[in-house]
Amino acid sequence: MGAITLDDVAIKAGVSAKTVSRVVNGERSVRPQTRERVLRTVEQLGYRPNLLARGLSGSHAYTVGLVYDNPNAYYIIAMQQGALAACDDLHFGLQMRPCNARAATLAEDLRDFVHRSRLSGLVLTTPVSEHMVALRKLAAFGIPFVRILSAARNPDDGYACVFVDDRDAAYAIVSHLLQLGHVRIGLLQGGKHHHASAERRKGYKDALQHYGIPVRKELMIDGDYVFDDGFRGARRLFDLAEPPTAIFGCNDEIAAGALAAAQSAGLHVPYDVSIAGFEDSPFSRHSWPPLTTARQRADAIVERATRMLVAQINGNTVENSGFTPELVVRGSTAPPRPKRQRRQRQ
Amino acid sequence: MGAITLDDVAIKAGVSAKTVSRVVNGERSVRPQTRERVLRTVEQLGYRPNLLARGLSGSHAYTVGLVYDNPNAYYIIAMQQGALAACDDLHFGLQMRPCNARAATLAEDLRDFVHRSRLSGLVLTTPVSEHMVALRKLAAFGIPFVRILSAARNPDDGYACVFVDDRDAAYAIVSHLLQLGHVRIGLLQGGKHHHASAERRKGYKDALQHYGIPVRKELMIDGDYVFDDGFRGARRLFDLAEPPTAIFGCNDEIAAGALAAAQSAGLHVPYDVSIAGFEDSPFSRHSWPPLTTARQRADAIVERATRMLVAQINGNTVENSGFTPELVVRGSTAPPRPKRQRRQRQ
DNA sequence: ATGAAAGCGCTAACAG
DNA sequence: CTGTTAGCGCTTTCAT
Repeated sequence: MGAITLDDVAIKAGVSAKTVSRVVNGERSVRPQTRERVLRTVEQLGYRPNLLARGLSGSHAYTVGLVYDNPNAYYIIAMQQGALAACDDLHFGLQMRPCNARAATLAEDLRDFVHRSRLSGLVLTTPVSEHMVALRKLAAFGIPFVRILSAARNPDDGYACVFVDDRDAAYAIVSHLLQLGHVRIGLLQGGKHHHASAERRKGYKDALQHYGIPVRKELMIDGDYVFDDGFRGARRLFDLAEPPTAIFGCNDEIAAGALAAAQSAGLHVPYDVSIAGFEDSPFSRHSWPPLTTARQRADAIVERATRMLVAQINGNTVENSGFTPELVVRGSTAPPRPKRQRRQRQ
Repeated sequence: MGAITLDDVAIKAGVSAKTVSRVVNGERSVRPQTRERVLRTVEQLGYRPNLLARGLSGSHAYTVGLVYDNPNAYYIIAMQQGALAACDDLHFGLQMRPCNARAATLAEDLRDFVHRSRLSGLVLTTPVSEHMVALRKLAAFGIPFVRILSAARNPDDGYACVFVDDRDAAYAIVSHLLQLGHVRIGLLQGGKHHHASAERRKGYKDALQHYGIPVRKELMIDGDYVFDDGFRGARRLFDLAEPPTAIFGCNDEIAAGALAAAQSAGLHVPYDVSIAGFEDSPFSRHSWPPLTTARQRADAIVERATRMLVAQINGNTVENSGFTPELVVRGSTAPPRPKRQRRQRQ
């Protein structure tokens, strides 16, 4: 009925419980012969360690928490997969934790979360990872964490992180549009409280400047990382006296909204207007035409962060490391049409 | 540093640990006056019960597992949200568990999962929930579970479930197309090992028969619940000597593929061809035109299943109950064009 | 209505 | 290299 315990194995193998514990946890100090015998007994009995007991007894529960405040389902799943890949490999458990990054008690909430389950540490994703006040408190609480954040270079602020160069990736996307011959390029921005938004805007501006194109305010539309804002923002761009010939949506959901807006306005993508996204979510592949975008390996990023966290928990120091999303060119971007040929809006 | 324990509260409040335990767990047998004092101390100290200790000590860990084998990210997130809503409300924990429904050791894997964390029970989603052999084993292991499955009526097989009437919903979708005047309606099917696939096909056939339209083999295309199969399947339909004027994709991802295929073939949706999906995933809202679909409240369904499970764990018997996804009409479906007017394929 | 004692299954800290 | 002794923080069981 109940599960097999350490003692069951110990008795059957004729050793102490502690020895079984040592073998199961891969400690070195066990004679190969003994280890062999224990392992066989474990196999034979189908013993599986009880995670609760281990966690309660030990100094931590061999489980990490993945903290997020993000409306994007794909992103969450991708992160979960990456974290799971690392956790499965390292024999750690995983707890997913949606939270409110703007709550005044953020750090205290997270501390309670950690204490309740004796979590070993936290992987913090944006925008939680950008909340410096909370980070300082967590550090003061003695809770290990690794951040994932948007930055062009290693922040080197004493807190471990994996940094993603959104700026460079945005630069690459806009450069791609410029190289195709676009000059008027609209920018549909995402929420201001994500640091990534500023980085992506910076990449956009840098690219324009590098090509000697003036940055125009009317081509930069505010919004959030959602479809509807992409739709509305694109319509505003189309309504300009001189509309852009290309649009950079700051994530794929925004770009999908822009694509829908174009189609609803009778514009043909990419012939009448080019559209690029950011993220490489399934959205970008499942539209027609498929979206040019920047491949952001959320799973790989989170997997690395999780491995860093575990290393840190095990007392190993780890260097921060960076990712740069890579440009993926698909059908939604093409050279602009010469003006006189452009089809009239309906 | 460390968290506050039951004993801390007990000492401060001048009662025994057991009394604090009783108060925290909402047991009746405590004098209101005592309860009040304990509650105040809990508040004051910011005490949060340690879930590991509770789980280890008690007969189960007040945590349920949500088991899935499903490639669809939106679906998983929706389910997770529903389960979380129930768990938060009932003060239960949640463990997400991807698994391989075709593994020979499925039941044993799940048993190990339950034992390792002393889970209180499992919510099983399709297709795991349809694996009768595994279900019988789980029952024999004494593991409580609630299934979510596709069925037109209560299976009443002794195992608790929430059943979703895919057949009726598919019937409603195809009826909608028929009422618009469509006669040749293509069906893009999903994977055969999902019982829902058979149900949806049945709904399709029933609707046609009810309207006296013969069921044609060449209009029914096999595939899986993925974009690419929707794309390919739709192209095969368009290539028929007499292509359908409407297509029912068995989920939104398939329908999105069909939509892309139509657009890539220069067909205008819905004027040249109507397309309907199933699921009401964000896909269906984020395409252009947005997709007619059947709203399947995965979150609500899983929330109900989770509540049923907890009730069952607490020793209360619960009736099985059903959901029927409801038709959502959007821009992707319209009456067929009279034949002579239909635009030539490019 | 409340408390005392005895674990849950494991690991930490110390022996040997 | 291996074993012993104490707990981890809570709930169970049985008293009172």
